[in-house]
Amino acid sequence: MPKDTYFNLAEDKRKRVIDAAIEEFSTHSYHKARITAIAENAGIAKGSFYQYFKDKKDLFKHIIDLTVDKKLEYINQDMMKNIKNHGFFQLLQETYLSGVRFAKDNPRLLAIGVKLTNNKDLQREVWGDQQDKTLSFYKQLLEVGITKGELESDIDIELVSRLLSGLNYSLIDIVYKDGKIDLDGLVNEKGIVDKMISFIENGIKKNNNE
Amino acid sequence: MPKDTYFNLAEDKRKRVIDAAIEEFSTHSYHKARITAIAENAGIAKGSFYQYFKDKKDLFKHIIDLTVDKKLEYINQDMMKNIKNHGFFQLLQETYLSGVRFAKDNPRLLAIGVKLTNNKDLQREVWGDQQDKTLSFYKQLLEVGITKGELESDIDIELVSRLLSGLNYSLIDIVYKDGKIDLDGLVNEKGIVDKMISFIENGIKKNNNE
Amino acid sequence: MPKDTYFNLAEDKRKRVIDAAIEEFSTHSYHKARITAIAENAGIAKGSFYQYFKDKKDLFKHIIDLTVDKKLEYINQDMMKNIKNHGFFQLLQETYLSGVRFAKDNPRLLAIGVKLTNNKDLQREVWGDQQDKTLSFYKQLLEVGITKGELESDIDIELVSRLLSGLNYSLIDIVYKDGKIDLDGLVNEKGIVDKMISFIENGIKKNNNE
Amino acid sequence: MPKDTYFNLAEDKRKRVIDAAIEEFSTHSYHKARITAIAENAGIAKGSFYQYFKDKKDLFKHIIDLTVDKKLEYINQDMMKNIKNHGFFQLLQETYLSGVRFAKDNPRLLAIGVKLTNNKDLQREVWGDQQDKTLSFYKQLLEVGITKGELESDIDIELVSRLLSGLNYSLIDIVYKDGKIDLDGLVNEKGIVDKMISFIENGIKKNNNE
DNA sequence: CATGAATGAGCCTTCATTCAT
DNA sequence: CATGAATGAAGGCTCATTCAT
Repeated sequence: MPKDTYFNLAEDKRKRVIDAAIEEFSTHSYHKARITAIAENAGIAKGSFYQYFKDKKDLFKHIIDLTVDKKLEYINQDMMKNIKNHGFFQLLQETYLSGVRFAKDNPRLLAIGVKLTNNKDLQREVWGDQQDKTLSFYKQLLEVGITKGELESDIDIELVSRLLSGLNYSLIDIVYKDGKIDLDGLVNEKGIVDKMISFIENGIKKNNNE
Repeated sequence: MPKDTYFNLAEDKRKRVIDAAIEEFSTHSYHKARITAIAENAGIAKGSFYQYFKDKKDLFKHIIDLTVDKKLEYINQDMMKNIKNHGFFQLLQETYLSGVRFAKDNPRLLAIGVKLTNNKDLQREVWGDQQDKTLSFYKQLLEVGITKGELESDIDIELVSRLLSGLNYSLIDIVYKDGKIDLDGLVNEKGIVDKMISFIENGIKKNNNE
Repeated sequence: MPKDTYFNLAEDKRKRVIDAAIEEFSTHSYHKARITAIAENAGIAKGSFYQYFKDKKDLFKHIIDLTVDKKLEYINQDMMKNIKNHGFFQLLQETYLSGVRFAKDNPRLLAIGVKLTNNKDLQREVWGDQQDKTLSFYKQLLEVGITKGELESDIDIELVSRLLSGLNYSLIDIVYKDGKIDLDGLVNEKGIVDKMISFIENGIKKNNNE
Repeated sequence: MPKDTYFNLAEDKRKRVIDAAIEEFSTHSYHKARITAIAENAGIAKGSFYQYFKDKKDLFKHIIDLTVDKKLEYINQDMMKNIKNHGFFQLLQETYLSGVRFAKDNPRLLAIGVKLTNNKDLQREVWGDQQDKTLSFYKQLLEVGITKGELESDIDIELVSRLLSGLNYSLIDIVYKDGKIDLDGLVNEKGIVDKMISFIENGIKKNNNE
């Protein structure tokens, strides 16, 4: 949690600090990221940095918080608040699409998130149980889907929720590479998402009855 | 490539070095891994380390090579050499199962591999184009499956190959956490793999015809 | 080029750093010179050193720059700017004398300069083409001398310029040894320089016409 | 002084060691020269090196001894043994020419000698009073020359002997650069030496009586 | 005598953090 | 609240020399 001095800062300066931090953390691992560089790029004194944040981790956590906030903005809140009024695959599609939109608009935040994924220790310190929340969300979706008769009733919710979460990662990975759009041979994001949904709906086995 | 001195080393000492290295690299990122710690844990002088390896990267590459060799031992070579004689889902199941077995037996090597995934620069230096090879493998599997009429002919091979690769990662991630078995609520590996194969075959949508 | 922090340093501290550096570089080759020793003798932390200079070479270049500046102070600028108004041997004498005065006042800088002479690679990095400038200076002097009829017109300018430059080194070498005055059996600098000039003017062959 | 084991070595192996040492010392400063490299290039074990020589310095001194021996081979012994039967300038020319011939035939030994010149501490340890011997030689030459009436009787022998020695260095420096012949614009060695002798005989002042 | 593995002191450099002004 | 100089722990790496076989 940043210090009070940070929140009392002029909007402009606070933005410069955040911008510099995002730039540094998105291009370097947590440990290789240098607060010296951040201070320089933000145009503040190195000492000032420690007036705003307790230490490097304090800043990083703050950046992650901002990232989570930003991510939430991309989720269709109306839809999510009324899960029961929508079909399972519609909700899943919207979930995936919101992730793609976020990634497209915030490539640097995406890069930071991906890096965090690869550092379990840090993730535990910073995220706590965020991952569990994500899984819970998918589980909830699945349960409703089953209840409404949209999904096979004998699926393993624990497993499938993890697969859906994993597929979301894959999707992001496919659509964006190193912060750059990468749609070689893939029509467009919407098309990809649709195909993924279809994959999840029906699998890939040839249905001989057709 | 380690120096000759390394290969001339007594079996016992070489093992200690490798063990210490695997321990260090599996618990620290490449950059945070300390050769000082490796030397200490292996019971050799720091200077000796540099008689065996050119530098830190030389050792790391060697560990990766060992990992790749180990991984190959888990793949059913007979089956893979006669792809056309087996069904697509059978091959996929075997592929996934071999990964699970490797992970179960070599949790530390798995951890190193996962870390490498998160460091694209290092990966490029060490792996070259191994990732592409993996994708090519899945593509080949898919093509044969379509030809043989096992799979829907209109699937997007490029996309699905990436999904299958991603699901493999998810699988490993589900079964093992931080090098520790994690089968809470999940019957067993075989069961999980079977369920995943089923997921990929048929999807999760309720088939009302049944 | 030292960093800004260096130039912002208190006069006193900057002097201590430079003094320690000159002491170290004048008594050790560039590669044997230890920045650890310099930091210790300057009474600063090793880390502080790197706040002032990028690296060892940065410091060394700075010392060389200071040496060049100091050397220039000893040259009679009025005389050199009006080469044509003075006799060749008068100019040569002044050139040699300025070198002697510099060496006498700055024996440690002299030692550094001599060491640099022996490390061609370093010299190239630090000096660029300074050596050529020195030769050009002597050549210019010789050409003017010939034009004015003071010198034999058939001398090999290329060769003689190198000899004059070499004699200058010899002179410095004679007058100062390891930073200590060494006038054993030699009256005084002025006397030596006069004798050298005479040597260059007339040679040492007995003139039987006299 | 090398150990007895060294002198008992097979001619061939001893030669390989010396060759490797000369190669290393001629291309690196004494401190940067690596005995590891010497052992490798000589095709001997590093441990063997220490069976032949006490340490690095022991080897270096030996190389210098060999260099001095080699240098002596180039001096016209007959002429030097009968100094009194030859003219001063004839002897000086021969002295200089022998130096040029040595340099031409042994560029690597020359390089080692030049490096040694730049390391006074090492020079003292290795050469002891060799430099004094050189100066004594020139002094003797000068004294005989004066006695025989060839030279001006009022020259400062101490000074001139050093100048003649210095000019010899200049000559070598002019003729050979970095172990490579460098006669740009200079007719040939003999021509240069003749011009230098002329320079020493008559100086460069225009003689108006001519 | 040959061998080559083992050693460890020591070097340069980096960087998060502190602290006096 | 701003500043930026000061700090020092720590890391990777080099190499002459020793020593057991």
